[in-house]
Amino acid sequence: MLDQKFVRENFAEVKERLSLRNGDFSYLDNFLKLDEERRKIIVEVEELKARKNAISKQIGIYKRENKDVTPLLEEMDLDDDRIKTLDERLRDLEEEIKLIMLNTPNLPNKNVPRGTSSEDNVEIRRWGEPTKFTFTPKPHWDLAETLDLIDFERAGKITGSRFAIYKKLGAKLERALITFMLDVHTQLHGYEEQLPPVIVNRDSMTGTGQLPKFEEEAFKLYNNQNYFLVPTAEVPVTNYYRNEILNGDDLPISFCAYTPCFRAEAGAAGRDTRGIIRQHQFNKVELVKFAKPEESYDCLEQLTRDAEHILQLLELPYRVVELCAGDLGFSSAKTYDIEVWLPSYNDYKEISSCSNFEDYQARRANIRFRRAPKAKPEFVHTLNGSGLAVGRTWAAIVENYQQEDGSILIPKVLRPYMGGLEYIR
RNA sequence: GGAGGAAUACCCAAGUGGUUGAAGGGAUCGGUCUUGAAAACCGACAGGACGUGCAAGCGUCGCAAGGGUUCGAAUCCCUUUUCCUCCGCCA
Repeated sequence: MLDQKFVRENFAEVKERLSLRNGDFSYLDNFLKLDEERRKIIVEVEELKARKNAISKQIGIYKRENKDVTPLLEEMDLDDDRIKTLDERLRDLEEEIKLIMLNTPNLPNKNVPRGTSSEDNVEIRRWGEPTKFTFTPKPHWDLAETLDLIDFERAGKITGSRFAIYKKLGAKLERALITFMLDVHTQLHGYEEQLPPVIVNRDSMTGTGQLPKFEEEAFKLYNNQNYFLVPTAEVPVTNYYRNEILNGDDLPISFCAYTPCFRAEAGAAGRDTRGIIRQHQFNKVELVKFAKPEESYDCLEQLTRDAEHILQLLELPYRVVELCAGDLGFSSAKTYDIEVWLPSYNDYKEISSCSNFEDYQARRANIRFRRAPKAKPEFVHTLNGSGLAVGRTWAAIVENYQQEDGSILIPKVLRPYMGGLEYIR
């Protein structure tokens, strides 16, 4: 959420920066009007309440002294209706303003490249070279079928499309990747591990920005409309500190968490229909940081490096791109996507998205910190990134490490997690 | 799921309608004393949001959350949440 005061006082700048995103923000003009009325009403109603409080206090004193209070009571009656009317109007105004604010995305950071689509994203760096083959490589869905690593058909029977059953060494590889990623982040990068609920409530979904605007993207529980399946561990882990004031000395705080992730993929019909690239349920290890404002952009660099490190250890070629303003997620001020080389796409494919939300989520979720014991609380900056999307990593390994005989060479760092196995065949 | 009980500051805790605009203790911070520390003593210590003002300040709200009753609510009523005890069920 943007700071109301900031929007009011820097209205032109806010609109200009928002306009870098795709979308129509003319509705914001209404905010100014509502906000002005709101403040006018506050002035009036608070004055009435102050008077009322004073009279009530007088009544208390009169009663103790056994004086007649009827004149005071009469004076009060007039105020009462007016207060009620104003309070109701105020509540409506505040609700309306809140709705506007909750539906307004974050301001892109000033240094974010301009652009309207992923075409305008800027490549920052590459690591490794796209894998070369002396034979025609197969897509992971073919390899998975031949090696009996995934059963898509029965998953369709059991649940529906865009679900998969990992089998045998396929299941073990997925499990190995999860453990490997968590081990690297906790042991090498200083993240604290969490294993959070995969069902969260409406307030949590609102805190990180999934609601109210993107409700159709989320899986909702049928018997409790207040509960949602997590689309990412970002939601439970960021909301860990909702409505809390942290000690500034403890920042930055770094958490990592594995969860399955659930996405409706409402607008994605026909996209990535083969394989495990786009599923309704997938596994992900997420990195989350809470930082002081002045250090959050350093934290974003570090978090991105931490995610990249996984690919380096797995020796998978990738590149890092910075998203242009038009391609930024709703809550993000700046985002790096990490894209792994995927032979079946003959292209780089997103495997991690690392973002600095600045104080946007913190204001929604009311997460603050104090620099010193008595200091005024300030909003923290929140960051997160995939470290990494496990299913896509699985696909990248299977495709990039495939051998001419159809077997999969297991990356060295994963072998301890695979019982020393060298090949899947 | 059923029956009870509870929720006040960092912690313990008083408080059942009108100087409680929240007692007391502990912890913490500052000071006196001391070579230093402890103890003792003195002082500070209910947050935060919003509004208003150049500012000092003032005002509104605030005792789990949200409503309500009342001139006035921590105190009465309703709803919700969380925790505890017992019973049932269950991995």
